[in-house]
Amino acid sequence: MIENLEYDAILEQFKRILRENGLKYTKQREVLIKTLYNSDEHFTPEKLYLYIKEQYPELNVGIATVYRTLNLLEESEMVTSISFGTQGKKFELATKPHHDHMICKKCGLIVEFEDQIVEKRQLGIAKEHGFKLTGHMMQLYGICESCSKNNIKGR
Amino acid sequence: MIENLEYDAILEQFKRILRENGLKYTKQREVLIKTLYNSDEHFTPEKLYLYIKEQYPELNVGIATVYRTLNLLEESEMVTSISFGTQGKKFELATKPHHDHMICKKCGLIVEFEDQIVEKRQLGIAKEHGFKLTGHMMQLYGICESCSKNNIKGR
DNA sequence: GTTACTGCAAAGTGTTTGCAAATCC
DNA sequence: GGATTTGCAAACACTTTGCAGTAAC
Repeated sequence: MIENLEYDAILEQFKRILRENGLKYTKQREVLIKTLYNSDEHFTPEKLYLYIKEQYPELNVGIATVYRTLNLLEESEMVTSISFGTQGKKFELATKPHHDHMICKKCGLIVEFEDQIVEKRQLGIAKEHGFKLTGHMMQLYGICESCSKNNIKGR
Repeated sequence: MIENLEYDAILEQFKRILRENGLKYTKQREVLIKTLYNSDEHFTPEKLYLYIKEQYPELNVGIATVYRTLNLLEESEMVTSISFGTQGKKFELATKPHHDHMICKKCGLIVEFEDQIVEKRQLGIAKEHGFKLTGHMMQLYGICESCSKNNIKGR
């Protein structure tokens, strides 16, 4: 299944895919995959573009390259994308362990969690429907402990 | 003619929301919610527009109206939307019984499911983090059986 | 009669593509 | 040196908005 590969291993895999397809290993591609690896964020293409532009100004990266690289990586199954509501598409490395979010509707607190029972069950559900599972998104909504206690009026 | 109480109830709710907000009940809005009710499909705005145009040519409906009505309905929580890949947003009536979605990343197929093990576990997870659960959303992403078989590279 | 709604077209978004110059192998 | 990749800008696809006429209340 999904292993948590070290960065070097991820990079090697990336280089291998490029080599096998007669593609080239460029600074832009290196920086993009490194950024995805080093961050826990789910990046939109726009955000990723702005971040790389700021961190590596000498590269003078273009947003078209970010889109092209993300699409390339997604086709190679090295990144996955998911959509959060209206916020558009977000990308993350396929090799990272997945986590879900629990969101407090009063104060906006976000708690990350990972649950083996749910993860396992998802595989079962997918199998029952003939799907090959590549990812998932689960968000729980509720009221956090703090907000429950101090029944403060929220937004 | 067979009476359909459920539809009448949905329509009443819709009319009530309109009334409460000083909005009007138009033929276009009527036809749109009726179409969503009568179909099991998840409609993209485009598809919904084409369908209504074909079924009710005398209305000469515009796509802007479809978008505006869907947004209105979503704000009123009468429809929900899910988005995936590059294929845009899909809408369905919110009054359908609770279910989650499994989405094929290649062809956009949406399969609905409901799973008691996951539902129960969610309550447990919330409790472990001191949350009082009020709702959730879960989407599984993968490759459907049909797309796995025809593993042809292409758009 | 007043107000909201509609279709149309134009304007916004976000994403992709064509091209000449730059970079990698 | 030859091929791919890049940034740029233009093109594209999807969604929203401004407007003047129309329909609902």
